[in-house]
Amino acid sequence: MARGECRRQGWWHGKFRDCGYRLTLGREAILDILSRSEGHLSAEDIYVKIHPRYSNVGLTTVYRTLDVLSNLGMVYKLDFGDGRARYEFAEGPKGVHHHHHLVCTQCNKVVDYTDFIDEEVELLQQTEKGLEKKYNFKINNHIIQFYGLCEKCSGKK
Amino acid sequence: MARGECRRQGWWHGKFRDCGYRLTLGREAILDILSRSEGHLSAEDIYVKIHPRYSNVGLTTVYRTLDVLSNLGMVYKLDFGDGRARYEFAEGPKGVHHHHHLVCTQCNKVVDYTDFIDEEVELLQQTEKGLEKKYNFKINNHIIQFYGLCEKCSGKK
DNA sequence: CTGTTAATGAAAATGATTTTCATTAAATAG
DNA sequence: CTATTTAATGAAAATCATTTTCATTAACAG
Repeated sequence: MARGECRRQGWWHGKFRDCGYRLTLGREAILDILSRSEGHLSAEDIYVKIHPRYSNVGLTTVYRTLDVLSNLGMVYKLDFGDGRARYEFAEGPKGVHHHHHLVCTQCNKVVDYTDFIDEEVELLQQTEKGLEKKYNFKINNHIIQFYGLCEKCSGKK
Repeated sequence: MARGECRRQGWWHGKFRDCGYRLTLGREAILDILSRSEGHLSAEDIYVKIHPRYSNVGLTTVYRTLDVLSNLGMVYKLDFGDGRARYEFAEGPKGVHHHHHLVCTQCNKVVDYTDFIDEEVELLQQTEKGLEKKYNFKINNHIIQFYGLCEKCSGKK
């Protein structure tokens, strides 16, 4: 089998192995769900989605795997203020659209927006550079989120 | 007593009353601590600070009061990813410096920075306006946070 | 195939926050 | 000022997401 041909195993196997992690059925399943779902899954969401097919994968493993993935930078751990963490696949090899979030504080609806992203990212990069220098930080990540009321909840007032 | 002379009661009494809340000793104490402390207190931090003088104010009341203040917009509820909420006095009548946060993911140190704030705020306002229109949201708030390793933790690698 | 050790599941533990409920005390009417 | 109404409170119990413990299983190197 020529290089780059191991399609059936998913592109992440390499990265995973390189970091000294074993490839298990549970991890495979979790990565698979995450890579195929559109964002914002909680640990339990993932557990529920996986369970029918992989009934032997427990919630504990989901939490542990998400922690690993988050540390590897393959997954973003998000907080929308509803008391449970949400997880979002970071980027596939194809380069997934970068986006930020707009959260309704009433019904917890979340909008992924890409509008203005270019300007935001540009400013962020500058700011990042400045902060790194001034405060001697090695910055790995950032969040921008807007909070408010969505159309529905705003009307209910 | 002439209008505007009730200094001893703190400037927030008006706002508080207007919203139909009663003025209690506990709330007074919590507001007082918050307004005089430099940011990032957890509910328990506040409870501990208050306890010596107001030993009859319980942790439950601290949580309840923070919730009220947060809804009134007098306090920001922050999440730095360490599993407990932090609270920060929003703005006194004098207009407190607006700032954002830089968080060390290792030791949880938080830097309040005001550098680049003007550019950030300007961009944010534009973005906000655009998002409100496009997604029909009424935006009340935003967060920007950078995550990384502080000088110390970066060295420990 | 076999041994080493990371990964796992189930159950228990943790810990921040919330709820319950009987009691207390602000605000307000008299 | 006193009585009345009802929001606010404390203590203890409940909740609930996440983590830990520990005995068992299974990746993978040799």
